[in-house]
Amino acid sequence: MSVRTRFAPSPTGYLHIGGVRTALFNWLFARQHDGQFLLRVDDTDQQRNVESALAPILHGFRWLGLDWDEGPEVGGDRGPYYQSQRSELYQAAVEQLLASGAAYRDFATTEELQAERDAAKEAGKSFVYSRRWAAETDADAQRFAAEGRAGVVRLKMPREGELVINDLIRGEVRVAWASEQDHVIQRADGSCLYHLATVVDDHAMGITHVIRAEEHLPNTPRQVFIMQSLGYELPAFAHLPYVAEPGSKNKLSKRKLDKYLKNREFAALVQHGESIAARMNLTVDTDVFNPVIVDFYEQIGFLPDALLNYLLLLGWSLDGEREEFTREEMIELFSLERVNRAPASFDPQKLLAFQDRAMQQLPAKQKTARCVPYLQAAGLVATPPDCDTGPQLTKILAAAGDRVKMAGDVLDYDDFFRADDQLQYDDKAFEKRLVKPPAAAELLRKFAERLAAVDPFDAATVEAALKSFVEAEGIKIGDIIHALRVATTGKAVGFGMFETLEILGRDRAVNRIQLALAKLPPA
RNA sequence: GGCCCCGUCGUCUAGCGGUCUAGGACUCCGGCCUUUCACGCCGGCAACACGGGUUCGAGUCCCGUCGGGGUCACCA
Repeated sequence: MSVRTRFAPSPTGYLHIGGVRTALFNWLFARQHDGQFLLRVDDTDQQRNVESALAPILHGFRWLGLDWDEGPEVGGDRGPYYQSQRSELYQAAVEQLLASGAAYRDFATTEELQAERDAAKEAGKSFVYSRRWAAETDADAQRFAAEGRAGVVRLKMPREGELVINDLIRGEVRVAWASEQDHVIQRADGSCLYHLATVVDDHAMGITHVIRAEEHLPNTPRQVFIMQSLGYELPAFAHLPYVAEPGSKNKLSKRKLDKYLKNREFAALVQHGESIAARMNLTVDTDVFNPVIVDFYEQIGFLPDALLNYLLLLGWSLDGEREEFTREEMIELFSLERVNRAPASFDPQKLLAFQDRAMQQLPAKQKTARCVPYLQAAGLVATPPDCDTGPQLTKILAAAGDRVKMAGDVLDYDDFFRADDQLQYDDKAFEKRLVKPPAAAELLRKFAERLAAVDPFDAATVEAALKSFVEAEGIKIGDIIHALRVATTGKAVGFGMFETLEILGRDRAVNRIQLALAKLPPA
């Protein structure tokens, strides 16, 4: 039998990083076994705008390259893949459960139930529903209904014995049936609840391995009860630990951004992202522009493979030594047996390290292609790009090397794409390197003259020219190079000065020096 | 509080009774390189929660304690 796994997001409007890891493990497991990975939309609850709330999630999956064999937009022969469109199946299951006595109609009001709960608490005992308002017969049901009561359908859970779950990650988990409640599976309005729906769908869709986050572990007994009552074969279960907050063991949550911002590394990541967004004149929706949400990484130019590689290691390891895996290697080497049982904290720094490494290994051509859209978004490059943009950018990226850690970082080199008279100067650097040193202006003026005669105008020749200039003037290289950098790029930092000048070209370099000198206050 | 899960450096982890004076990675701290920044290189700090067993021998097995977390809906 072919392996079939699924990821069942509810349409929330964003893709959570923890969810992606769960999806990744499901995907890897399915791919490794030449099985199918499906996406199913768990929208049994509310939903208007399911489409718009689902779009970002599907977009995230596509960006990451986690393809699904069946599900929204791709179809499949076990559809529909939206739970809101599968009510008849649930209804049939409810009726079967009712008929076999595994479920009953219950007419208790919320208040009555609460009273029982309170009483149990008062008595220091755990709550066990009396089933007082359970309708054993149709006549009972009619009588209750006549009283104006609304009926729901509850599971008639066993109250003796225990359930043993053989979890692929956790091993044997034993739960006493007595600790379970008679969970509601169908509301008074006829709509069905998640537990019923997920079980019915997993069965109907032929899911063989339920790989999900551990917060579902406590839900498993009731689901197993439904499966058994319906005569379904049980799938294999694998409960993954959840992804925890940076530096804590609490579950990572989208809503606690403010709290995470107090974490230095996390805050640094956010700021880095914000600075990139700002340079693209992008007004960010702080609700989504958040390292807990996958979209964040796409926006600032992360490599999907780097994110995936990091996430893979968050809870799984091959041997404790090897950390880099290509997609193919992940598929080949992944195993549920080696998934850790304890929750793992999300570490922005380590994620960055993976991204950094992946970016360094990215072929120049691809790097260029990934950076172009950022320059376009910032209005620095035309759409489509002029024909000299590509070669120019490739040179810049080669010179920048590993300074460009994510595609959005290319905006650090915006000065190459601005007209000379549009250069923006870092005020502090301008002051420190050009205004303050008494000799700076004169040195720059003299060197500009030398520069105008350099031929060929390449890094090596420019370097030789500067070295001989420095020698002739009897100064240290540091006495002029900083001023030169600020004058030609407007910035205090950047990659190699000689590469910078070569890329700029003679005319622009000289022109920029003149413009900077002109901005200087009269001596 | 009930039920369940978990517990090796700050973080991610290796370790499946002896090869562990506990290994790797990220971070951090020194040093080197150097025109700034980044990279790189060299070196360093840093952990088996605790207590009992079992055993010739325990990070590794068992029990307990403590600690952390998840979950207890007519949410998913």
